Amino acid sequence: MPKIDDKRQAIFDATMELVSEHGFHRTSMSMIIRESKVSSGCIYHYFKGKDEIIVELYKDLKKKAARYYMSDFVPDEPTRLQLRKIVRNYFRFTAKNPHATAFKSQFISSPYMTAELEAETISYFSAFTEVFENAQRETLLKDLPKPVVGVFLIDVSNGLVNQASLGNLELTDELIDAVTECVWQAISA
Amino acid sequence: MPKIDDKRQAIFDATMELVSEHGFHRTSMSMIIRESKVSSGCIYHYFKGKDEIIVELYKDLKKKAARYYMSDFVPDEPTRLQLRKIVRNYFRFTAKNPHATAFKSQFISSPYMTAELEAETISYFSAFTEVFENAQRETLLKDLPKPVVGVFLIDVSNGLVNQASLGNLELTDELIDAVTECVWQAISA
Amino acid sequence: MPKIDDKRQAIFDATMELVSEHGFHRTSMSMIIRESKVSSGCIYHYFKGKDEIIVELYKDLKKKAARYYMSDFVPDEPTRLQLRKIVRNYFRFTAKNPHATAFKSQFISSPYMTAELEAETISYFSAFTEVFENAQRETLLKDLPKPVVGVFLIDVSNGLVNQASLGNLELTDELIDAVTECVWQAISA
Amino acid sequence: MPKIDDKRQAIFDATMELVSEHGFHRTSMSMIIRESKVSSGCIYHYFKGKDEIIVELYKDLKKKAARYYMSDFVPDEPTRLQLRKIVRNYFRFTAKNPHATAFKSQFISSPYMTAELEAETISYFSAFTEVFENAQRETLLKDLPKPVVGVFLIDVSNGLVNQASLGNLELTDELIDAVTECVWQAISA
DNA sequence: AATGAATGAGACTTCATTCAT
DNA sequence: AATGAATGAAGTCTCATTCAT
Repeated sequence: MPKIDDKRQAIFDATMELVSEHGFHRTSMSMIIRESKVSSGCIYHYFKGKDEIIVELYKDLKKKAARYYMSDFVPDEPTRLQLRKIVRNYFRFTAKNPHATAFKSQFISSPYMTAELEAETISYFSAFTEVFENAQRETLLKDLPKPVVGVFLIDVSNGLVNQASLGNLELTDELIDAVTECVWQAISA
Repeated sequence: MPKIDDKRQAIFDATMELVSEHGFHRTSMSMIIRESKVSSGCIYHYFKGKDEIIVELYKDLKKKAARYYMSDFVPDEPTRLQLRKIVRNYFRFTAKNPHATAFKSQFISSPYMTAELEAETISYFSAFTEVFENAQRETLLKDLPKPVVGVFLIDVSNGLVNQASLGNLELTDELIDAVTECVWQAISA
Repeated sequence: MPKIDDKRQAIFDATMELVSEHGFHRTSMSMIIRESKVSSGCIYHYFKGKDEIIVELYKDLKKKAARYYMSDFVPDEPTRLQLRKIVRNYFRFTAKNPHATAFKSQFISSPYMTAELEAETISYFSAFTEVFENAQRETLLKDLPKPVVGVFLIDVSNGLVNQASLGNLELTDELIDAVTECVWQAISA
Repeated sequence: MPKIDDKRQAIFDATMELVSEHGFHRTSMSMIIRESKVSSGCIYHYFKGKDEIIVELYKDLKKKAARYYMSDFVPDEPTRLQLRKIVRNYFRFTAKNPHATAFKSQFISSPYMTAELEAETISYFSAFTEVFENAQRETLLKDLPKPVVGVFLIDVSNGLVNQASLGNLELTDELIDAVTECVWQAISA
């Protein structure tokens, strides 16, 4: 991997960790600069400014997440199984990446999140979306608006990680599986 | 209502609206001052600083919410009914107060949220908590850690409002009832 | 003593102590108000503003000091003895009133000190001045400009108290007497 | 002299002049910024804040003074001569640098002055200290605590400059020599 | 005389960003 | 590409003082 990507990644890593710990407000460029070891002049070669770092980081995390969710996807499997795998992967990924999750859950509820951005990131999940459409066609899922299903996946898992980071919850594999089951009951027909 | 509470409330209203629209970062004291029509010097008679405004506003919203959730509570009713009412009230309140919800969902996923604060605000919900404990004793609810049940209420409803404010969803009463039903299936035994 | 003077004195006491501990900068009206227990509105009945408090306090301290220096003055004593008494009283007063001294030494080296003010305060010391003039006439003192003699009294004793308050020196009666002797040698013919 | 020292010096010069004229209170950062022609952001690259500027300036002046006092020091000369030179140099330096002196005398009687700082600055005067110790061993000086000797030098000379700046005194070379002689009589055995 | 909430100018400092090197 | 000193607008907050009660 060439140097250019190393720096991009260093900036992303620093930002993710800092925002996760201090929030968007209280995460300053100078903190990102210090943490990522990229000089203040240089950081502007990679990104137009602070907002661009944050938005690009969000997209990057989404892309990586999408890849992970589909990692054990088998095209010809029954939709039901495909769906369960995705749900389980979603919860696992979230639980295993608390900094990323903290960043994402702040991002989602912030004004950085726009309808256009949502539209763009949803395109990373095309395979994913297809499975859901199959599921709805096969009436495996309740007839709910798609964003509602998203909420049951995204916000529930983010909320779980928030609770874990507050020390209210231990995120064992068993718990993840139990919650996966609850969500499945919530959305399945 | 005396003048002193008017100012506190004006500050709260301005902050809630501004944070809901612009996020914590990008909501400056000067914006709050302009919007609330409380002078810059005076605002510091009411609150020690920006952080205190935000934290106190969160607590205030929580208190008002708690009152609302229990508004149609009937002591001798079956737990099952009590519970359904609370869940429905939760979703209704969230849906009817989008600024408050946007503020709260940003707050929850931000570093303002701490374990101590959570402990403090949970005390506003003591009646509420009792119903849940009854429900668990009567095995109306799955045997899940309490914070998980909280996530299904809080984060799902917040997420729904986020989606609505992005224009992806219309929060009709029917939809609220449908989601209430989904959540009920997720958490009920 | 009527109430009006109680408040004036409370304001003076608070100011003297606060300035002595925190300096002019860092001694705010709100600190004086808190410490003196005189309300913010009321304090402006007694003094036009912060500067007036400080200048009037300086004059007040000077008056009290002058009274003390002359406390054991005996008109017909030889000038030499009169002079020694004054010098000794000066050092004693300074040593026994460290807050007042800290205030005065800050005041003297600050821009609050003006030539007009000096002229005004010197008038409190007329008896005092007369002794010095006698002393010079009788050639008990070196032929030095009067302000130089003042420096040997005022600045040396202030400096001593500064050193004591820094913990570099213990101001025993013996030391005071020894320094009095040194000063006497410096200025006597 | 590289640029970096130019700015530091410009900040020091502006601060010294402004404090000397307006006192610590009433010397604002914006005045220092205006006078030194260093931008508001930049000044914080050189110093952590206002207090650091003031304390560092004091140390800087002390270092320069120490160098000056020892400028005509001759190792093998009799202690008596060495001492007279130092005393004379002290008075000359003070008299020739009224802004520095005004700054220093405000600093010394302010709460900026601490025992730790005194300990640090005294180390600049090690050669100086040695001469005094020799003098005491050779009984050229009275057996006084060292800080008392310091007071006769420092506070007397500062006081003289204060009087001069109030217009009460003209600091001619003759007067400086006369006062040097008085101080010598005060402290010599 | 007395109160203390209210004022708004101005304090110190941090910020995202630029630019000469 | 890279550096980090420099910028100045904007940030939060404190200040001395006023004024309605």
